[in-house]
Amino acid sequence: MAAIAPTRTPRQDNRRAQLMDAAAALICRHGYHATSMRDIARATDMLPGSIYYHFASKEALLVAVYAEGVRRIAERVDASVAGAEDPVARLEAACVAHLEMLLADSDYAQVVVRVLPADVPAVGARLTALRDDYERRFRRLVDALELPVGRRRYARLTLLGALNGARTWYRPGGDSPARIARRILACLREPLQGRAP
Amino acid sequence: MAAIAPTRTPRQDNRRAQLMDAAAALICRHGYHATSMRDIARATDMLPGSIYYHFASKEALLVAVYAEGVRRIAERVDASVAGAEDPVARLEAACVAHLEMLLADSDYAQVVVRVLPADVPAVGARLTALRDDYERRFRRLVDALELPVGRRRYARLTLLGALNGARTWYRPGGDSPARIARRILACLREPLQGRAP
DNA sequence: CCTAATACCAAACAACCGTTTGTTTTATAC
DNA sequence: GTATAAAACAAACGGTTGTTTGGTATTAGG
Repeated sequence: MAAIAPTRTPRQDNRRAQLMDAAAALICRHGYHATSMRDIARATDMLPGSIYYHFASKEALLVAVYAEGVRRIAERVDASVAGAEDPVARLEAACVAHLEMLLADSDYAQVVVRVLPADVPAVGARLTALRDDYERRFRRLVDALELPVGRRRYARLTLLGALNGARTWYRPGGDSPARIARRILACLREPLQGRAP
Repeated sequence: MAAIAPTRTPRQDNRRAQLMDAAAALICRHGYHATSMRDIARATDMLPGSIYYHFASKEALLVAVYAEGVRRIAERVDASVAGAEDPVARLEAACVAHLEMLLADSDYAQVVVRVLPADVPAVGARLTALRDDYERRFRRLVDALELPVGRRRYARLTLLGALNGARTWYRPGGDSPARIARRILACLREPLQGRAP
C-alpha cells in the first residue's frame, strides 16, 4: 500500500549550500543571536520565510553549519596528521591545522568556536556532542605520546584550552596561526616528551 | 547661577545592588542575550521600566556587573598571592584563586567568562579593557619567574587559555577547581622552571 | 506533454524586546 | 510638618524576532 516517499532528486540550483555559507559568514562575524533570519535571507537574496523550506528552524540551520564546521576542521586535521610520522610531529601537525582553520581559513570553523553551546539551550547538547566527537582525535594523538597515564587527560585539556584560547587574542597582523600553534605546543613539549631526550 | 547639583544622599533601601545580583545570577546561568530586562525585573520584584532609574541601558547594567566581576576576581587573587613567598608559589596561588572564582564561587566572576565581548558590540571594547587590566597581574606573575624573555608571552597566554578553557569541561562532581588549577600548572611547570632542578 | 514534487514568494502573525513617558509613592533634610 | 529629591509604578511605544500559511512559478520524471 501507499507510496511511502516518492521523493524526487533535488534540483541543480539548490540553494541550501548558499544559505549555509551566508549563515556561517554572518554568525562567524556577528554571533548567533545578532544574526537574524532576515539577515541571512538578505545575504542570499531570498525572503525570510523561504529559508524554512530548507531548514526547520534557525537552530536547525545553526546545527547544520556547526556540523559542517566540525567536519571541515576534522578533514583538514586528518589530512595533516596523515602526512607525519612520529607521534610528536603528528600532534604538531594537528595543532597547526586546528589553529589555521579556527583563526583564519574557514567561516564554518570559526562558528564552532564562536557560538557557545550554552547560548543555544535547545540544541546545546547536540553541539557539544559534535565537538566532543572531534576532540577525540586529540585524545588519540596525545595518548600516542605515551605519557604517564595520569597526565594524559590534563595534557590534552591544557593543550586544547590554550589553542582555543588563542581566538580571544589573535590578531591578523602578528604571529601566524601555524607559528602560534607551534609556540603553544613548545610550552608543553618538554614534560610531554618525558625525561629522555 | 543656580544651585548646580542639590543632590541628596541616596536612600538606605537602594536596590541597585539587588539588581546587579539578579543580573549576575541570570546572565551567568542563561547568558546575556537570553536574559531580558523583564527577567531581571521579575527576579527583583520590580517593573521593567524601573531598572532604568539605576542603569541607562541593558548594556550599562552588563558593564557594571562585568566590572564588579573583574573586581572580585582581582581582589581574591591579590589576597591569595599576598600570602605566598616565591614566584612559583605566588603564581600557583593566583591560578587556584582564579579558577575557584571562575568555576564555582561567584556569579559575577562567571559572567566575565561567559559573555564574550564580541557578542555585545556596543560595549565590547570596554569589557575587553576590563579583562586586559585584570590579566596584567598574570603578566607580572609570569615575568617574575624570569623565563627567557621570548618565552614569557606564550607561557602566560597558554596558562590563561588552559585555565579559562576549564569552563567548558568542568563538572562539579570531578576534580575541584583548586586541583584543576594545580594540575594545569603542573603541565607547564618543568619548562617554566628552566632546566635547573 | 503532463503531473507532481521542488523551491520560492508574499504577507502576515503572535510574541517579545529594550526603552520612554508621565505619574505616584516614599524617605530624607530642614 | 513640609518641601524636595529619590525611587518605583503603570502603561504603553515602536521595532524586531522566529515562524506560519497559502499561493505560485519552475523543473524533473514518466
